Amino acid sequence: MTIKDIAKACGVSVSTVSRVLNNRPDVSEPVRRKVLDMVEVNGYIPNDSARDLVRSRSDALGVVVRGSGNLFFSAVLKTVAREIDRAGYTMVLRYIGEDDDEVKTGASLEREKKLRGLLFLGGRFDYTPAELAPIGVPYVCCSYTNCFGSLAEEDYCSVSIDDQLTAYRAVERLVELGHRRIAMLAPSLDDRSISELRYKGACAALRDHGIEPDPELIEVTGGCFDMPDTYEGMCRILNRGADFTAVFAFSDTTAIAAMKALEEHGRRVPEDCSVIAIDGIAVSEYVNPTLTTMVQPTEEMGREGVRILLDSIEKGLRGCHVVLPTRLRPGGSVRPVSKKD
Amino acid sequence: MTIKDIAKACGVSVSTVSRVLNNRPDVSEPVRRKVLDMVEVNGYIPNDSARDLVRSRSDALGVVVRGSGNLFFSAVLKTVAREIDRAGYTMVLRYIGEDDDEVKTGASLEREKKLRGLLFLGGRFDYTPAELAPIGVPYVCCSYTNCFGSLAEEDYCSVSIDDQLTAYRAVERLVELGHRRIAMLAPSLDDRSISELRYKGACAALRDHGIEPDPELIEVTGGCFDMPDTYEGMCRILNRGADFTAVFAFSDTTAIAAMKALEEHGRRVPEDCSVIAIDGIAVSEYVNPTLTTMVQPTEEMGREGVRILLDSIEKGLRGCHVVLPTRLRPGGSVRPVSKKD
DNA sequence: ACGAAATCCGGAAACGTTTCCGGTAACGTT
DNA sequence: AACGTTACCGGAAACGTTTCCGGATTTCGT
Repeated sequence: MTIKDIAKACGVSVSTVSRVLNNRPDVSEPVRRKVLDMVEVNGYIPNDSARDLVRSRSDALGVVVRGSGNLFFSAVLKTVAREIDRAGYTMVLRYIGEDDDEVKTGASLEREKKLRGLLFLGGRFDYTPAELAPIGVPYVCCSYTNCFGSLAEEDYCSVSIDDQLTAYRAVERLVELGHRRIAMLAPSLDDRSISELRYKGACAALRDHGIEPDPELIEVTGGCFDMPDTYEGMCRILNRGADFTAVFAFSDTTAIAAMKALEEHGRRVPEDCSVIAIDGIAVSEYVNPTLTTMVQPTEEMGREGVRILLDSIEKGLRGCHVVLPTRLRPGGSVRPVSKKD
Repeated sequence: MTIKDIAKACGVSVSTVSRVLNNRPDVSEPVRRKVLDMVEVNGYIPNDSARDLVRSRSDALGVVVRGSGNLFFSAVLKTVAREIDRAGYTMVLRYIGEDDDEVKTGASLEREKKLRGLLFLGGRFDYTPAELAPIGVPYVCCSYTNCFGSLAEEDYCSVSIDDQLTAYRAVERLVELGHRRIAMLAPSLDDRSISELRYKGACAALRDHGIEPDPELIEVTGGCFDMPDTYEGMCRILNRGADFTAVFAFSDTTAIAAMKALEEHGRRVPEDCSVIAIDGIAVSEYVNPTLTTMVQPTEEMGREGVRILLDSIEKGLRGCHVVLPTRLRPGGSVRPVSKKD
């Protein structure tokens, strides 16, 4: 069942059928209807590869997900998938490891599959213009915006939260409640990643309230936001007998891991120690105690990411950067510092 | 940069280059090397659409994910993605809602994109041969095998756990520890889904130990395995003052939701009430108390699913059904029934 | 040394579209 | 009545591959 069969069945030419299918203007109403009918009854579906070949482009969008350990990205991915679908594009997905090069992956994917655009989810994305050059299609970085100056604003698009500000607010919240000795579990400190931004924000909040960050209270747990590593990190802080009344974890899942370590060391949350995090994944509303966390707008992030990508493709949008607001979701894991401390 | 350019640069014909690229035997070693070199230095990448067109097939595998609420599927999806990648295929992904028709989605996806195969993740998959007919390529159902007789074994492939047996074991474990009044939170009871299988298994375990399932202890929470609904269900059981010493939840996340309801009603886990579940997702090892659960082999499920699909495509494998073992992961949420009960 | 078989390679058709170009017919304008 | 415009449609090239077919060259057995 090809376009030729439809043409023959309608007694028109192949070009006419093609015109109808792509709703071009110059075809008469009766003919259009007839063709559409034939397509309908025969259940004809155009051959994508043939179209892609002649147009030398496809209708596929590439999504490269990195750091899949984080449940937050799974959530964003779902809305991304839905939006791509809704727009009539196809999604081709690739997960990469923490150490893989997302740009190289993206570029080769793009050339093989003739992708129309690329969406990077949860990557570090600290690349120079030269490294980005091989990518021949629009792309947007979801959940990360480059703040380190290696990229000009107009060179790429992004949708993210203000990681620094969000971390600032989280820590500020603890300080407001009287906490001054706050432990931190950071996947990394200075790799130009989201972690670094959050770390900076956290330190800024401390300093703005006259508290100097104490190295004894900081543990670097490895780049993956994963639970076992964070659990270990929390244990290290506890085992060296550090003095603290609160913990700031860089994600919900790592906060949950930290809480386990705390409880196992006899520190009840929140009675003996408060815990705050960033993410707002579903499960953190159900753990015990429920997690106090800075909620990222999952839905909007996926939707905006796709919207920007499509606008880049279809309307030539460039250098667009959307920063989404976060909000505090109070849970049971935070309380004012107790008198005795 | 097309195959023609490579041919010209090497002073050979287009067909020869094509032969080299598809490593056909009949090309001399020097020529082969020369072509390969040219491909390397020019960074030539063949045009997929052209190849797909002439072969009238692609290298894409479709993955249709349903019931994305369940974190377990997110985990499987990752290994599926990795395996597809490793085998040199491309993955096109579509999430569908709980009420959507996965077979229709799959079939249209297949025809548009000329997919080589389809993998259904977490679907209900209770279809008749007639409904399956539109699918023109091999497919495998991941995480579900049809036990209701509408499909012959040789009509499809699957990889799953023995849901009935796993639920049986979970409940049996509770019974062994003295529990006789066991509440159940079932997404659904009789829709030919995984839930029904687990429900049956649970009931069988009860009856085999001389316990008649008590409707007062059973709540149907809706098909989505989602946390708010399960939380509500647990509350309903609690609010009607039902008498029970343990809860069997059909998934880890729903168990976590149930635990929240229990705690909020002043029932401590596991002191006042044991909780057991099925899944074994990462986070359930970190919640408080850690969840006792029947672990599904995530890794194997993804790997086997893809392997079977590829064997179906490349070697004509048919009617293959792999049933993966589950194992009990003891946690802190279960303990023997206390004397006073 | 001769024919047959094997090896290697080029030509060309084919895959199913889109799109440019040109042609016909109807229509309105002067 | 002649001409320019417009609306509609068909023909054919082009997209970049794969693969069949057949020709040329080499190898081999006798």
